[in-house]
Amino acid sequence: MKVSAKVDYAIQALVEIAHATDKETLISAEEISGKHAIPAKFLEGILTALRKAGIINSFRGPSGGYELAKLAQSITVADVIRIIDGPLAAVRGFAPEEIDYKASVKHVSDVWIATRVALRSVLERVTIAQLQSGSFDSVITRMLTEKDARKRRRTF
Amino acid sequence: MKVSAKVDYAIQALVEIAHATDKETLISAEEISGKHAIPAKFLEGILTALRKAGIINSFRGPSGGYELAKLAQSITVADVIRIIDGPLAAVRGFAPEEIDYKASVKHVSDVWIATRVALRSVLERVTIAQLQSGSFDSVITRMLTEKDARKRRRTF
DNA sequence: CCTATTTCCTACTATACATATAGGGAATAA
DNA sequence: TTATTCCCTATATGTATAGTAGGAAATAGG
Repeated sequence: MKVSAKVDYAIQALVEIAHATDKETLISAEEISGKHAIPAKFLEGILTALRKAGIINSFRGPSGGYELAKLAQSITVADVIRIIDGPLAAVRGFAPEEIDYKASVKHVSDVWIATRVALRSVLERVTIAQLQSGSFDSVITRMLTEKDARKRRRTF
Repeated sequence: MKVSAKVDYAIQALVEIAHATDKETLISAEEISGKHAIPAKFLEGILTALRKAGIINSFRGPSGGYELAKLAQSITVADVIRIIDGPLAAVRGFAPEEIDYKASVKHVSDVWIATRVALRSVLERVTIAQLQSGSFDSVITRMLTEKDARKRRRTF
């Protein structure tokens, strides 16, 4: 269950683009790349994917750059993951309900279904606008203030 | 955010071993492998990891095989994932709180923290015993009966 | 028109990880 | 003694991840 570098970079880039769009300016890939230590050419590829998906606009030439194509509050983290990495949750490359378990282990699918529900409940709820401001809704806030939310578990 | 074949196989194997242990018998790797279409030698490696972690016992020779080393209700899906694949949630290979985001995107870490909380809330709660019986607690049951729990979203 | 800037496009590489497979050694029950 | 079963090391193969390289196309400003 890991978040790829690509997705993490895409989210950071979008938050940065959102800031620029608020100021009614464009921001270049190079500026984002330099500011957040993201490999320049790697970032280019990510931004191309986001543009093709229609969530940012791009303009070439001097004073060119990127802007959001939609409102920051209408872009969720789940949208970005699906654009960049595909489905939120996959088991052996399949959707949870596509796997046919034998009778004796048939309930195993339920834990993967529940996992997907849990992921959606966070990732479809958090928007780029919330990541800009840091003001999340009550569901997320409650999660973040849970006792060990910011502590690692032992690795076994 | 994907569940590896290894983890899925490990969970199935454990549920099957739990059934055998209930009947006070051992079950061989070959029997599990055959019944659930898991590559035999691949499964062996998985079972070795589970044994080294102390959640199953093994016995060699004819009538040898595996049994649970702990109660099925004390083994969680999170335990198995951590044994087989490492940490539940990693961002670019790091724990969420290990990444230092620049000021303008500092809240990004919160969405990964919340994601980890969400994953824990399912994976540390579901046990092998529950996967055997299919009787989950109210939290999981509620998730499984949510409107679109078993439906895929469009892939964007 | 010229130039510098910036996105756009195609291709390539390097490494790690996931998913296995092969072959035989060690223990053990009958 | 033999068949069975786990145990251990090594190898293979494909895919995904993360990144690089080079240049073409658009465009703003002088």
